Amino acid sequence: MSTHKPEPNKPFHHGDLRHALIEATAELIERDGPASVSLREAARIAGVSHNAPYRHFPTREALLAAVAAHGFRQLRLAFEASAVTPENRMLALGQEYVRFALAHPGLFRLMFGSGLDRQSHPDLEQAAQDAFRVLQHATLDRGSPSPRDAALGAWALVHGLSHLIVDNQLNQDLQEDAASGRLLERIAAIYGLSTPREAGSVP
Amino acid sequence: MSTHKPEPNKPFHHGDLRHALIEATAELIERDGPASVSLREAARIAGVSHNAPYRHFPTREALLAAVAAHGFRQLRLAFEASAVTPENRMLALGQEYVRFALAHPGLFRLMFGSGLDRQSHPDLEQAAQDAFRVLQHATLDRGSPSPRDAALGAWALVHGLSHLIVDNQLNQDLQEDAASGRLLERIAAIYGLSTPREAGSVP
DNA sequence: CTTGTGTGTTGACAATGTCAACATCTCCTC
DNA sequence: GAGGAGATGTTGACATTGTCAACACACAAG
Repeated sequence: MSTHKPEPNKPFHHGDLRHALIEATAELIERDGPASVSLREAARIAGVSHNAPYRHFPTREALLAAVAAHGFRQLRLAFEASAVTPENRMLALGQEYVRFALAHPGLFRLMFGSGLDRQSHPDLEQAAQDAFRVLQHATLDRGSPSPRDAALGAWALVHGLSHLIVDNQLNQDLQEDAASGRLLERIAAIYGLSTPREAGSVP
Repeated sequence: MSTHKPEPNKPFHHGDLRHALIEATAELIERDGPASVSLREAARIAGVSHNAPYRHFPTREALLAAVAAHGFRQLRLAFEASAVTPENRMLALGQEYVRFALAHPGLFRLMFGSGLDRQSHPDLEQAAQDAFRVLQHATLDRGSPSPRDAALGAWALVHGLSHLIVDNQLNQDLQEDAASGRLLERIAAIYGLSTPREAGSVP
């Protein structure tokens, strides 16, 4: 079913090829990993010629950047939908982070991991910063003596856990605990992520 | 300068092509990132024909896996060279982790990040497990009530911080603090990584 | 010296990213 | 409406890449 169908009733213009390409690419990313994504196959899936994508993206990297940006927008929405009760906002956001990585491992690896140059893709940069701003807002206003470092530490922990999960570095039962959210709960309990009022005893 | 030089005094056999290829690949990885590494360019650098690598590695992925395995062995050596005084062993290992990521960002991304299939590269799997075993040994024997989760949390934090650094997700001054090791010190102080005796107040 | 096995080379093929030239559609202006 | 202009899609071409097959050279064992 990957052969080219003429489809005579299809108009010359695709309608929203840009969107279709992003969707096709996202699909390919989850199937084969970000590295194996090919412009031409995305075009095939979208039902256009191998060069049509160049009318919407100047380069392969630009297409990947667009997909990554879309991912960051999704992540931000997830953050905003979460973060309800102020007391365990931090934990909730962490759960959302891990849940996102588990649900879209390929996308997660594209967004981080694969060395996309943010400088040359302002849209991506913007989307990423928007997502992280939500995170920062929710984590900064705690009573910690050095809130910046505390927030960064929490971010690093959750970020690292997500990476470990995505890269299959955890054994089976840990993986399941991570998926259910229990693992992060336990870790948060140990290191005072959910109850950081006790944690500020610093030299 | 990419044309083939006859180089009459060079013998037919390279001597240790396998090693030379790994070295050339490591160089390319740091220069262009793991995704852009090409078998043929590695061969060019090593001064052999484009197909010579296939006598030592069945596939491109196998070469990358060999480089990654070498990276894990380096990391393990760094771990073992560190981890001196038992009290702040955990912090020292974390510093080593971050230092490694900073020193070889491309290699770090190859070892994690780029979805190398460990199942099909037993050498890589072995090297990775060996490195992590050192980490586990040093972090497990603490007085925490759930040492497994505590160790995992610490690992996740350091791993995440390394990723954030490698992916340039931190601004300039934070990056510098991370490079000097101060950042991790501060975070460890906040979350009780270096003094975990107080942190075990868990249901 | 012969011979065989490991190591390197040459040649070929399909797939890919990208450029250039051409075709067709859509819409704005008269 | 007519017509041209700019946007969108297509065809063709090229260099590069991973990989396979066939061949060539080297060195050690007999």
